[in-house]
Amino acid sequence: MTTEPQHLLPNCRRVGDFLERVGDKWTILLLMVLGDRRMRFGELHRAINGISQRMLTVTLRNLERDGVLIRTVYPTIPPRVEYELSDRGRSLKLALAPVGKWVMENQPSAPG
Amino acid sequence: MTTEPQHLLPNCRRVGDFLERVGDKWTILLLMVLGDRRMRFGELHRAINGISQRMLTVTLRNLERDGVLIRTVYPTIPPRVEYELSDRGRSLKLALAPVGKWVMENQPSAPG
DNA sequence: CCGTATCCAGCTTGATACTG
DNA sequence: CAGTATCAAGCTGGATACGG
Repeated sequence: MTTEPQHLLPNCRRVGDFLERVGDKWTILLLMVLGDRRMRFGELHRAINGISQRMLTVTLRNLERDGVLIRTVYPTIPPRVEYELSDRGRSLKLALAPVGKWVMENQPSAPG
Repeated sequence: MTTEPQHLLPNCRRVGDFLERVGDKWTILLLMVLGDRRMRFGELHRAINGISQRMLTVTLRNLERDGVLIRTVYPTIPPRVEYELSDRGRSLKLALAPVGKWVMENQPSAPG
């Protein structure tokens, strides 16, 4: 056996890849803002200051693909689309809590 | 007032920024490989297949700056440099464990 | 042995304009 | 209202060469 269990590598990749997605510019903020109620696209757009429509769409689609949130389209005119956390999304927020706590306790706040 | 508590934003940024660093291509892998013993630069370089010297240096320096690992230089010839997790680094690994578990249970493995 | 310096390709993000 | 299309700028990571 080497010092490096080979089976750990793909697992680390999976975790790293996911953290990379969740660590992008908007995902954490979006998860926090979404909270525990359904929200519409425009509502999220206003709540997350500075995000472009494009990046909001991309971020939402990524989270939907990961099964973290549920997208519901109402075929009305004008259209209405609502987003909410899935059970999986809620368990993700729970899993992220210790990391958030660690960051608050161990990382300095940004300068300025 | 908006629906968005203003004080949450900087905190989300701190967490998001940190996750972005820790979610880069090599950090998680490095944390796993480093484990609980001191390792030399070349040893890490061999253990993490495919990383360049440059990226190993950059990743190590970032973790050092975050207080996650300790770098010890022995001014011998040839030089010897050892890296080890700090207490803070060990607490980080503990905090990351639930996220790792979540990923294993909720994210499909990469295709191929 | 343990790095640093330089250069470059590709990816990520944002601005802007447009649409059912 | 809730997006999509297009384009440009900046950043990230990797290859390569060199240094104490």
